Amino acid sequence: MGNNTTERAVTLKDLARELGIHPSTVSRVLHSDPDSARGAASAATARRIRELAAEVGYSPDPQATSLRTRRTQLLGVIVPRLSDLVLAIMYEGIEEAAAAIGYSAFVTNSHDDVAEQRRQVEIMLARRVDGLIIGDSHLDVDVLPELRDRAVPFVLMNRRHPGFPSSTCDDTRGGELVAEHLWAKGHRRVSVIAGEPYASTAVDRTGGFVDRWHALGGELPDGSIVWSRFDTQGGREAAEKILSARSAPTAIFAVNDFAAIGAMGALRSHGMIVGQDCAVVGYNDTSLAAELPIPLSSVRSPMAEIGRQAVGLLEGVLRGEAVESVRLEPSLQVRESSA
Amino acid sequence: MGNNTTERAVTLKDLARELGIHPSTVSRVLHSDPDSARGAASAATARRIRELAAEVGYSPDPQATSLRTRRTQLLGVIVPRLSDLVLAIMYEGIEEAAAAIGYSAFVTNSHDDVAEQRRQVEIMLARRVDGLIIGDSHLDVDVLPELRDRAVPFVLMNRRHPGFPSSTCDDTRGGELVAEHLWAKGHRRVSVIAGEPYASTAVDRTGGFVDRWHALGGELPDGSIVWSRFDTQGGREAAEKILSARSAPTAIFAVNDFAAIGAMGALRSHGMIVGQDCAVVGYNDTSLAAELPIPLSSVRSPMAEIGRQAVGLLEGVLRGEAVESVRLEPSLQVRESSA
DNA sequence: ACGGTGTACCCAATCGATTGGGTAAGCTGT
DNA sequence: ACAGCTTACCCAATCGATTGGGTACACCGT
Repeated sequence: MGNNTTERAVTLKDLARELGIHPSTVSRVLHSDPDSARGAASAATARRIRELAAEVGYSPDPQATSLRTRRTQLLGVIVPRLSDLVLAIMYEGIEEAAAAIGYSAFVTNSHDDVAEQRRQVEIMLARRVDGLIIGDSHLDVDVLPELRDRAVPFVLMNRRHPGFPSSTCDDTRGGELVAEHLWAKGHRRVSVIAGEPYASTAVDRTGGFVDRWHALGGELPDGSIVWSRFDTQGGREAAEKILSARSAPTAIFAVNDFAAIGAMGALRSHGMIVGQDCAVVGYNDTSLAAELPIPLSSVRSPMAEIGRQAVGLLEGVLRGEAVESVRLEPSLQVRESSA
Repeated sequence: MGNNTTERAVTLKDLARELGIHPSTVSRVLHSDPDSARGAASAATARRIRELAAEVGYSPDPQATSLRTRRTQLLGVIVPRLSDLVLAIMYEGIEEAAAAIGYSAFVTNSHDDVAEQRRQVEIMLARRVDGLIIGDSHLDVDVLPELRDRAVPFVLMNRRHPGFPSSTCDDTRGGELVAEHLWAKGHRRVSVIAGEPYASTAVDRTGGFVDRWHALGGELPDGSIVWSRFDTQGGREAAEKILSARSAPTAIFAVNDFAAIGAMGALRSHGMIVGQDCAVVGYNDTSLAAELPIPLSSVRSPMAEIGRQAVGLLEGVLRGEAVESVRLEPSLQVRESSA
């Protein structure tokens, strides 16, 4: 009866009225664990309260709760773009871990644009998120020191930045793995499609590769390292540049699977067969890599786990702890493209 | 001075105290457009208020606002998985359109699991979103009628469902385009990797193809249609099934680019050259398609626009209007894989 | 001088939940 | 019989913004 158009949600007061007791009693009971009643009510009353709450499907209004408790249980996530599979998977990890500790996550895309990044941070803060996970940190110019000064709780994800807590893959190690692999396979003339120079992922993967390569006695003449976008088209363009140089390399390391796929396309256009005329190794071991017509060797990074760990770190920061950055171990998956 | 650890945000009351006026006056001024002051204050006072607000960076607490106005300006989005590039791009469209009308969006993954879908809906409603965009609707069992009964404002995206407003691509038309193309190229023995039978996208694309194919005089013996997962691995498995049958087809239509990529892999394993021995056509024209080693023909669907339109529809629903489903036009991009 | 009409504000309730501080009744021990 | 404790509650302020309904004063025309 009286079930009108605008069906309002049940409130604490509704429950209290129904039971003839005070809202505060209801609140206290619902916040205590099922057997104790935190001294708020008799066992019988507590049961009546819980039964009614379950029956009518009471769920507390999070806006009202936030207002009073000054915590929104909201977490802001900023990524370059969610259409980058790598970030999308990390976000799945975030969502899962956040849900597990009673938080909800908000994502937005900054398109790796510094102005947009600032704007998104402000939007998140205006929404009163409890903390931020920043997935688009730039090594050069950055908002991070300012955020710290403003005492905003945040952690970095995927990309690190000196002096700030982050959850990342050990990208330097990843680069080293590739150098060791290609060297062992006998390659001596190699090129790197290095990604964007403002991203620590790109810099570390390339750096790890270069250092290890030199340590093994390898050479990397000028033009061996080509910075590029992370996507397929960027990889293709970079590969074109590499192939138009004097002597083609016998192997290419692309710091991203999608760039690697673009490179494979360019190689084919030049009449070269991937895995035979030129090896290709990617990074992240996305679900695509193993299933490509020519399966792609790739450095596997625990993407979902990076997201989960980011939530764990942020949790620590929110509790006021001093947290240590997490750096997860990569592993190399060798496939036909470099076998 | 007194800038302590927990830097509380500026409130209306703070502004009012600073200016020696009443909070309600400040509220009214800040809600009127810059020249009128809605009769709430003198031009001079209004200016003082606005200047102070700008100076201290006042931003209203959205939780408090929601509590009072009973609208959260929050929008829930449920997708099968954000790591599906197609959904990720639609979400980018949603985010953009939502921001433009002052809404923030929440996404979660249901993994196309019906129980999980219900759970996510409840979580969204518990968060008091103003409306839902559902991107994982199943043709068979579904929560939709129940949501309607509960008067929850929602619209569908990507997948349609009879009787509910949706923003989709005209998938039937997309299937037809492929049938026409393959028929014109002289193919007579074709197979379809049809996707998941509970998704309208899969059903419509396949249906459009089949009907048009028959209309053109083509035949589709048993086993020509293989239902599958939407991802690369699903496509590979489906293609294996197709290729192990009596006679291999001369063309394969996969209702998803990733499934098409998997199929290309399977073809290569069987020693067939894509585009020569067997044509392949995908769907969605994701950024990868054009850049693959063998560029993939694909039906282009306006993914971001589908997301934007979904927000537009939902806006209508929230205003209580009767909205019409949107069905956007696809177009075929022919490339080497079927040329 | 007086009714009328603005103008420029202020007051207080309200949204829903939380929480520090009561209090009355009943029981226990001595 | 009474101090002291426990049990089982209730009261009211509070978080920050919004909004229907005042009120006090100035000015205008007649």
